Amino acid sequence: MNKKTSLKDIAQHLGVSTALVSYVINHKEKEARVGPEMVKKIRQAAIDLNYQPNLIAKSLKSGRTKTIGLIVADISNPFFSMIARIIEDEAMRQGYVVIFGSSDENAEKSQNLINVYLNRQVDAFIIAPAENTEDQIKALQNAGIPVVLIDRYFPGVPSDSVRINNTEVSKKAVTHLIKEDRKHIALLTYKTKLAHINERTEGYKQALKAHGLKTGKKMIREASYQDIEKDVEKQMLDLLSGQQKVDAIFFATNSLAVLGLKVINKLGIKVPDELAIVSFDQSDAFDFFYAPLSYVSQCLNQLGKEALELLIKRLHQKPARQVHDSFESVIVEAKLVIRDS
Amino acid sequence: MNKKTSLKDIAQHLGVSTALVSYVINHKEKEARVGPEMVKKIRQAAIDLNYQPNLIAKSLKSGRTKTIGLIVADISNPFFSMIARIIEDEAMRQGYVVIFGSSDENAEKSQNLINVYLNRQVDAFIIAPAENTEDQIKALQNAGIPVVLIDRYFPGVPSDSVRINNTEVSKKAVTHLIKEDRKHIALLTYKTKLAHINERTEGYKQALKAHGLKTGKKMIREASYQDIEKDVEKQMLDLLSGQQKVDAIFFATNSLAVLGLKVINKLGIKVPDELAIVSFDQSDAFDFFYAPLSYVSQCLNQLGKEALELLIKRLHQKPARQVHDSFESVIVEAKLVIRDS
DNA sequence: CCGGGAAGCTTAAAGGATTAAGCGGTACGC
DNA sequence: GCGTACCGCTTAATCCTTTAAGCTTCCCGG
Repeated sequence: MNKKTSLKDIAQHLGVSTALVSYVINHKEKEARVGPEMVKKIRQAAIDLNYQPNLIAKSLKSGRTKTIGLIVADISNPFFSMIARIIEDEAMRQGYVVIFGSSDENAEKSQNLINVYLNRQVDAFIIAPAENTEDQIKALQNAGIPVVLIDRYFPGVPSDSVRINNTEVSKKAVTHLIKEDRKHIALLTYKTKLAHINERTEGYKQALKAHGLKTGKKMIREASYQDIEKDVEKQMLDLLSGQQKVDAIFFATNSLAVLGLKVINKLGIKVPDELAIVSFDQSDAFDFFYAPLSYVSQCLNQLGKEALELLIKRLHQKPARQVHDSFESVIVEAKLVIRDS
Repeated sequence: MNKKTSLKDIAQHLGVSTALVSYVINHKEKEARVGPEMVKKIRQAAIDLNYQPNLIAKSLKSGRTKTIGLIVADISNPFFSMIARIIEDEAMRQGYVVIFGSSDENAEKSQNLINVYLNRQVDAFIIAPAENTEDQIKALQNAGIPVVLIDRYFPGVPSDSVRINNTEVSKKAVTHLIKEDRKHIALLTYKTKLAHINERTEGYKQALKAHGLKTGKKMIREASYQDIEKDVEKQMLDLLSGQQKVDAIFFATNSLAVLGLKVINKLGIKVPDELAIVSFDQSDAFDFFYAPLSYVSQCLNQLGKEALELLIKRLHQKPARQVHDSFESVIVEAKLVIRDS
């Protein structure tokens, strides 16, 4: 009903100029040399009239919206929604608000989201970039807009990023399988150019190599994002058809593991007797598999917090940020959780 | 580097007034009687200079931000993140952007989020309200801000809402258990005043009553939100301690089911031989329990879409909205999925 | 030949906040 | 006695867009 009270209302109410009120509200009474009793009057009037600054107007003036754009592959994926949760909480605490969108691993959608958010003048981005979005990231950087990549990164594009030690922890996971006397370890991963996924393959290879095992081409299976369900089924059936011996599988993500497990169940294969399993990431499902799955645990909490922290740091130093070549990579250590599988 | 081009830039570039440019950009050349070749020139200049309207300034003028505030209990809960996903997609399509926050079932946090979002002038809210937030909803309504409640609602507060037929589908679920010859059916639910949860209890009771079974007080267990893990464990242990016979459990939410199942596993109770189980909501975990769980499936997709649709409807009719008593409740039918448990 | 209207544009205010610059007036130093 | 300094406040421009109102010019009908 009664519209919000503005600076002007306070000013009129007291018979002073809006400038004065603005100074007081923004705690600049010192710099602006406002008289002490005037400060009191204005403070009181602000309370009496229940003044709430109009952030839109503030944004128009300052060019900053205190809004962060979050772009992930799919916000409904628990992996990302956990991260989103943390980021939102932390951002809120810092006076920022988060708008989010899902790229579906699609460069075009990603660009679209970026455009919309840019139009809305978000101050900064946190992005889990999809394949082939290097240019989008570069463009943001060139425009001087802080971006922190999370979970993923592009080796060829220097940037701020927060991620985990994919290669090392994958190596550790596969080494664990080897120590359990598995000699025929397969890998199910995505067909992708994304480095964080390929590093997992790299870790897998390193582990095998270190123990003198061969990495058969047929043991590395890649499913493509589109039509993932069918492709996983196809790859798994082919892998387990008996053409080659397979006594362990390392899944590169939880989604792949969940789909893969369904196939394993359908085939009636016994875990861990016939087949040992380690997956990346967590899932409620892993706990209830008859042999609780061993997995690589990422501390999403820390991942989100570090990302926001780094971003805030950039936002604070942004004015002084001509130095283009001092990006920061925060590596959060993931750990292997060993259970029955 | 080169800042964005504004209306003014285009105007100067062509040597005309900004008003003219504004009319053309907003397709009001008819009303404003702008000459046809001028329209062309302006259109071309807008393209040449890559003009993107400043939404902040627009918002300041119009008072509308094309932003929707989404408040749920916990965005990292797959139930809500799925809904968030749908809402964001649909909102984007309609030119809206979504900012989100988690209330943690806490009225104070909820109020806090609402305040922040109000301050940012969101045009409307979609809220899965926490307990004791009736007044917050009422206040928004009184302020003339469209609100659609989702998943939950307050029987005492007339409002727009999108939800499911909790009572009926719960009754159906429990009836299913009864038909499977279970006579000692327990319920694990939350200790809460929230109607959507209590309706599930109501459905449970109705089913028992309809089949002449008693509803023992000890068979209805309530866990409280705070320290939920311990409380579920306590309730479950007490329930299954043997003091009363229990041959089936109906879980009122997936979170409760996941926690409950862990206890059941720890006790080594066999499902469905010793204990039949039906849960509300879906979870990856249910698929991998050795006896895939029967559950009540809510179509989150539809829930989200209907909510946004209703909201958009309100936004369009908002000006004419003095009629305070014509709220709409959309009930999405949930269905029972029967499997092995 | 003049009044009226329309065509085609400009002016200016509004929306709310920020902030450099300015303006009297008093006080102080030299 | 004059220049300077500071105090306490106001003015006005700015951010960008929207839109009612106004201003020319021209044409047409009476």
